[in-house]
Amino acid sequence: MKKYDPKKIEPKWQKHWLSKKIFQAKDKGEKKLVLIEFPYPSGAGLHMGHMRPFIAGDVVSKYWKQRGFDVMYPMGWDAFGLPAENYAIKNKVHPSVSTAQNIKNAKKQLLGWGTGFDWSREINTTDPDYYRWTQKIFLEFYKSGLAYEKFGEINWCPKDKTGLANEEVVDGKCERCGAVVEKKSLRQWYLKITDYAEKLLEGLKNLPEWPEAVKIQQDNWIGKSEGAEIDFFLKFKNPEDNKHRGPDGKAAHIPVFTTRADTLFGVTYIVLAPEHPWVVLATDDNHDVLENKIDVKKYVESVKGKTDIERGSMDKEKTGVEIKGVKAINPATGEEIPMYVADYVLAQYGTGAVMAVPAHDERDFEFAKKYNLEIKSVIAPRRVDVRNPHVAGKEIVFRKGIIAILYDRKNDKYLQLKWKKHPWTTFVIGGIEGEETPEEAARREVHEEAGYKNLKFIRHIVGPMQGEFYAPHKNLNRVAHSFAMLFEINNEIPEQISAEEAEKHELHWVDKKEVNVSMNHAEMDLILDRLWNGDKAVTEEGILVNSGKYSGLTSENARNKITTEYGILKTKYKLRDWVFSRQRYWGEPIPLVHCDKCGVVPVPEKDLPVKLPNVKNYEPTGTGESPLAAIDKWVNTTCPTCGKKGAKRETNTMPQWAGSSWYWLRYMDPKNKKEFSSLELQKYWSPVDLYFGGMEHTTLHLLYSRFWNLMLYDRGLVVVKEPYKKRVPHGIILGPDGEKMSKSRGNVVNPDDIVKIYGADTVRLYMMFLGPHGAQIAWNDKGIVGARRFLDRVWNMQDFIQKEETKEITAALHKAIKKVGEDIESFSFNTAVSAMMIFANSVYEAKSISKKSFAEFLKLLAPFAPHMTEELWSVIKEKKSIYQSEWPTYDEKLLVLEEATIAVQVNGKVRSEIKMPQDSSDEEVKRAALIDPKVLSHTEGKEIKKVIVVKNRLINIVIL
RNA sequence: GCCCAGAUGGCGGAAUUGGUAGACGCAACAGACUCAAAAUCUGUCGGUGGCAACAUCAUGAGAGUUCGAGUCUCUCUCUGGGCACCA
Repeated sequence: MKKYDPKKIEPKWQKHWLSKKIFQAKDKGEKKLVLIEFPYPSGAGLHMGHMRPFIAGDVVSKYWKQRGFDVMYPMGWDAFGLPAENYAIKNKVHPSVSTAQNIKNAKKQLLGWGTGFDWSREINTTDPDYYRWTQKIFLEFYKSGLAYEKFGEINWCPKDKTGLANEEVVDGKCERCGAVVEKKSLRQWYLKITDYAEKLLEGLKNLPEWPEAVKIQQDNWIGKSEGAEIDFFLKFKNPEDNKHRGPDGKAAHIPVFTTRADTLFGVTYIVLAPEHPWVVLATDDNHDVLENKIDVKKYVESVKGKTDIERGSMDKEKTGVEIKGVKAINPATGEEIPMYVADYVLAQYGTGAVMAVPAHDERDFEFAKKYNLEIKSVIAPRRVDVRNPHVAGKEIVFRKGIIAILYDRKNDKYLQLKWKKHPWTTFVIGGIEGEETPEEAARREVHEEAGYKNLKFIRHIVGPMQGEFYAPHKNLNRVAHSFAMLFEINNEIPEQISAEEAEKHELHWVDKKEVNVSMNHAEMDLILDRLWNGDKAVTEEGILVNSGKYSGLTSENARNKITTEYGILKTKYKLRDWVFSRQRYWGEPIPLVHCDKCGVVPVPEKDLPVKLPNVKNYEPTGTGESPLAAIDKWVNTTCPTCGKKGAKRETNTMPQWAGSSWYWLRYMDPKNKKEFSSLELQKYWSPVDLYFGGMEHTTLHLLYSRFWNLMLYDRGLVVVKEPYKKRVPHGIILGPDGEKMSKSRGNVVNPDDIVKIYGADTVRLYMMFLGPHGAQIAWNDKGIVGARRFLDRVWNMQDFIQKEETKEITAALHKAIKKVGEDIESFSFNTAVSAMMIFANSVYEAKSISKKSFAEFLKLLAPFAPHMTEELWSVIKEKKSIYQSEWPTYDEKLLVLEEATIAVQVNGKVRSEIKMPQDSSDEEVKRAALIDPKVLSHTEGKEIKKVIVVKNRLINIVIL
């Protein structure tokens, strides 16, 4: 027997599989399409982060092939992108040349890993034969009215010198290069993904095999919320200005969007975004309706051009300016309320204007505090005393009350009352009588109960709150609205309190940390939070107060009624339209022509592809123009419609994400010259059965490609609504230091270096053994020798081949067949590997295995270690490829041993073990367990209360 | 701040979904082989006490449900990921 030498056998089988087309899909039979996100062919080659998911996909594909499916595991190149272009600028090599070189290298790597990709379907997004279809699909968007041109402020990466989509901005920085994203006003092409917001959301519900985390993340990104759009009419100081009517016949008004229409009576001002059209209009040269037009204008200017980071962070103090000379009318109360312009309101969301409810919205609260605006509570948070709830049938009596918190600054203590007849500790509490204000009532109660007269009012704590409880001493159900306030005493010597009051409770001055302990109020959470942390908005829902006829309703109930009475129901999404043009060279040209006479004209399909011109200079201009704009020969063309000369090509290119938004469809029909993918082949291959990919693409590629697919589906060009049946995210591989692998950190591990030392099979096996597929794992090569040792042992198993084998080996094999199959199906590759190790260990112990069993075991190992298993397969004189053999089956009967080992517990603690025939009855097990000496030592002289038997596993004897 | 995921030996990680915690691998230690080393093979390997049988503690912390909890419930701490003035 030769020694196991991966260097010799691996290249041999790699060539063999390629030449015999072992892994080419046949377009017939029962299909499985396994997709892995195709890589960008960078100059540095493929790294560990690629290898692990690629191998995972390879394992599943090979396994399915052995199960007899027509498996397609395709590969291609997402080759447009900035690195190639930047490299070109630096080294004066055309991007297509360096890309071709990189692809060649990457492909060599993949082959060296023993992967079974179907190379007959290889695609490359930068190939004109591919991107002609990307351009054609863009034109489908254009024809559906889903691609439009707009001048507006967009995200701009100053380093990459190009516009960015919303999805490409992470924490205010460029997703690719990390530069702080700026704002720039540019002419851009957009794709109307917002038209598909609802469909994209709906589609998620029909993807049972997607991980919840992925669906939730997309759901949040789309950000649907339902609310009311309510008009606030304006009243100008100058009566003449109030006479104007808009095109809709209505007087001047500002529509606002809110999800909390129930708080309408608490609106004390409204706020417009600086970019709001009304603000733009009111401050332009043709209008003069404001008293402080210059101030407003100045503020708007100061905000303009700020990055999201400068403008956005929540910890930044809010700024704004009142718009003077005009008031808004609260439609519910009729009150005239001030108008502000402030950049905490986003122009892009809702209507770009909000109704401010400082009492019930944290942001409005913060702003109102700063500018001294009215804060009006209209929602009473509801607190039901669960230990003392309403008793059915008893009268419900309403009252208003106060909670007065007295603070003694000198001694740093708070006053609490200990009730003598009830197990209560409270602050000073009492009712509000007649026309009293809460503060007056509080002062009166404090005087009566504690004798203090000269209180200093510090602040409102919280209120009203609605407490609901049963009052046993009065035999009635209470609904109490209470107001909590903080007072200080000033070295005052309290007056003697009445005997009657003294009879009720004792007074105690206590430290901050002693406050509360047994307060009989469900509202304490709110009171203490505000007392220690300061005043805040009450954002939770509750019962309406101070809201006219709606007072007393629940928030939910009132919201529906107020929405219908004062506004209209509206649905809004956080999702924004996709900024689709880029000001760079190395991308798909957008196939449109601008003609003076005809406007924007699509390039006719017969003229596609619009090829990228071959030029010497790719430098981005940084002005917002693509480098293509400088190439007159390419830009100037004739109008496809009127034939007139002097028409100009669109010079922007498409983003990175274009080519990958439909690539799986091309794999199905890669050579088609007439269509991007025939419906016939799509019907066979769609949907993608399994899609491996990174979490980081959840709101980028994964969302974009669902959008493209839905559009194509609506136009009858694609056969399924959702392209990917099952999505499997993989964890990223970190460097040995537990940090993300990156050149700058110097912790990048090159997979090919490891392959050179141990062989591809060992690395494949180890990558799968390293940990669960979904987890992010730090690479360490300490354990890799274990994988190699295992393969050596398998190789040496040839020595143990004999005519006969023991029953135990047969049982162990069948156990492994079951486990490995199930684990591959559930992507638990690490435990599949361990199951094979366990089997190998038992063969080593028995030192014998039949040739048949050895062959079966090789099949199990084949998806993980293709070269070695193929080699051993040929050594034992099998003629066809191991992948043309059938996956082994197991016999359920052989899995079960004759004897079951049953754990015996006493009171849940394992005390002994007994061996019983399989499926012994509960009675038999009980009898055997109770006479076990170890058990007896625990049960002797004790009464047995209960016995629980779990078949073939365990018995628990419960004693007193 | 909100949403999602997670926390198990010296390390990577298992645990039939509520039923013997620590499978499998790495590292470590001991032994065999060897002149010796490497490789290989055979054992030991969570903590504490004990020669041992065994006892006892132990799955981020604390409570709870249960005959029985790594697994379920609640509270908290920490780590990773996503979103973040979205009204």
